[in-house]
Amino acid sequence: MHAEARDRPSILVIGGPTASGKSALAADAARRVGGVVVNADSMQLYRDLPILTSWPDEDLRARAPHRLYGVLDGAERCSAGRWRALAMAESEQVYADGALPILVGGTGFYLRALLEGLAPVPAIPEHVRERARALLAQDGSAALHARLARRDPEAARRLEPGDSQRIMRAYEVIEATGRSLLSWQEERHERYAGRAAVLVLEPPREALYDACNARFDRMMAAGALDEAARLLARGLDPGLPVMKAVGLRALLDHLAGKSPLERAVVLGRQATRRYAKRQTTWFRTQMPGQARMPDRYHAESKRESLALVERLLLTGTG
RNA sequence: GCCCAGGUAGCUCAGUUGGUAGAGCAGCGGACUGAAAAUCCGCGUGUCGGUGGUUCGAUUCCGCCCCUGGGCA
Repeated sequence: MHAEARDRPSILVIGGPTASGKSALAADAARRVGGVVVNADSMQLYRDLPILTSWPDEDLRARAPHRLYGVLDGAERCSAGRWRALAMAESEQVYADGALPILVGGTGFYLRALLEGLAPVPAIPEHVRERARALLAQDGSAALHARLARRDPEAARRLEPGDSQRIMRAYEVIEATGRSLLSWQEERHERYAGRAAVLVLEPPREALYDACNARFDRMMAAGALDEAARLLARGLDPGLPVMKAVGLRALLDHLAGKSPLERAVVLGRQATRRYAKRQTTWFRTQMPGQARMPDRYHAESKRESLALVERLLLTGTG
């Protein structure tokens, strides 16, 4: 039985932890089915750290067109909402051109925002965000939590006093809109309108960690330290998202003379492993019910993974 | 060979005036609604080097042995 074309997925989403081989799978799948790879990674959006944020290499880029890599300057701040808008626009254009948008990246939060939508909170004015940041810097997270508790007790109750980032968000929302973030979240989210095929890579832990270590070593060999030094020279606000790239802290500390290079490498590998663990948990618990590939994408699993992708595209399910 | 100081969690160490032990780091698990490569939360059984002895009871006191530093020869 043939599925009608209109029932087939209009996008393919590929998620999974760092070093799971997502980028290679996306490029190969794109070449096979006539797709365009669209970045869904919060760090690969910035142009400052192509090595340290592991952009697809030339070989991968030669296999299919790639979009949304390095489109923002490190001085900018992206957000799930902003990425969603960018990714939707790209996907629509790709689809209109008769190709399949393949969204790939490790930022599960972005992927979920695209698929499930976000609460329709209006954009928060910059001066409100500025003030929240200043309050946090000045008084600390617990104090901001206490302040939030006065304005929005219910939201505060759900947050740990140390959870600075979420506390700030809740505070900004109540300040700017006069309404609790919780109340906004009850509103209807704008879900992805079309049909999406979703595949999550779930490699076994040991193989994943080996790949993480190898990945960081590869970055070092490719000149990650120089790249970090160039970013440092820009003198950007250390609170900017790009300054939080995995492994960057270790390299900057080394450049500042705080630790020997070997130590920086150990810490960089460790940061990569911890990140991969967080992602694994996220994809398992926050994006349930999707097709799973219990392996990295590599030479031995290539055939099986691509077959899985084709099945997904035909039927919409794994 | 002799003297001294140590051997306690994966690592660095604390501690128990005798009642079978706890910090930091590492590691592990989890949360996640616009900074998400972010931000948080939780988790500590380990022959207290081995073996005899004293004791109701020894990781703690005593003897011997082993190991690691340092010193003297």
